[in-house]
Amino acid sequence: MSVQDIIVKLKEHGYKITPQRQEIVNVMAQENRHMTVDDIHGKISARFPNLSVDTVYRNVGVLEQLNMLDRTDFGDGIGRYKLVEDGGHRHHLICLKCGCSEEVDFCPLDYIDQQQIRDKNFAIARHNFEIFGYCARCSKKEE
Amino acid sequence: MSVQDIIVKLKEHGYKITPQRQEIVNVMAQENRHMTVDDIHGKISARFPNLSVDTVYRNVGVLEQLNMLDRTDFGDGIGRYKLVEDGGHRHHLICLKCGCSEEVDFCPLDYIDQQQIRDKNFAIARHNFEIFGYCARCSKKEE
DNA sequence: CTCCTAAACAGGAATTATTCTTAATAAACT
DNA sequence: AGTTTATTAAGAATAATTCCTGTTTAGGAG
Repeated sequence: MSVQDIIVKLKEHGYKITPQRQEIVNVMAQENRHMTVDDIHGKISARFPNLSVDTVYRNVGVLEQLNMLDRTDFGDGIGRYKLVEDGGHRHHLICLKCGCSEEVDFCPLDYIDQQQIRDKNFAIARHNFEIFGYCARCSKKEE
Repeated sequence: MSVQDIIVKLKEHGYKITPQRQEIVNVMAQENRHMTVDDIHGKISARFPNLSVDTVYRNVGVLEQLNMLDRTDFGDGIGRYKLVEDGGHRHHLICLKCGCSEEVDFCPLDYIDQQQIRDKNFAIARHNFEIFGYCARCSKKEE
């Protein structure tokens, strides 16, 4: 999803485009990896010294609600955010060391037996699927 | 995994069996659902008024390390724990309302194209796969 | 262009899950 | 029974996230 598309979608939903919001989207599009709120805030506050963390939280919240951003937990309870890719829903290989992520062209819901879920009368709302490990660069360093 | 098996495995790894540890395992086996530390602590402190939350954290930590317990995040950054089922690794349908969970007989790693991951030189350490939604009972209540 | 209003903001306080510290306790082995 | 070492309780410390309040501003209307 391009920065432009995101801005358009925000406007469509009645959100104002502030410099802070714009910059948060810019940085996330540029970095294109799972970032903590602190990561995002750090990147931006170099240039905008008084961006509040609350603003970052508020904005990732908005982006998440509009399905333009995924929240992931590496297992430590800290939220990590990444803009969704073009074409919607994707899953990722996530490096536990550097936090980089690569798309993987696979969604388990396409393979699971949907019937067994319907049989249980379970109404699916959403799902998580993340594969954690070490990317090529970081595995090298470990050796 | 039965309570007995868990106790044996703890002993094998040199952990002592204290009443607190025993009781935490009992409650989790009995409830058999994703519980927060607060849930667990609440259940037990009725009978053991001075169980500290730290003890609960410490013990779920131990159980997690020995792969006898899964930590899951419903999306709010709060850890939820559940003993793993007999036969090892499983995935779950998790009710966002009541926290109950049902096993689903499917692991995405059995279906994903492993070659594409090897090609990226990515070393898999672990993975998450959870399906969130509303169980039969809770969907009824929503209507 | 100027005015108006709702949304967004900064700053800091409050909240809350989790971890840490320390001294006391107790499991398990000899 | 005595010793060792892990474990515990209690509360303080830490840190992510949310809340509060007063101020600013984006974007539409006149």
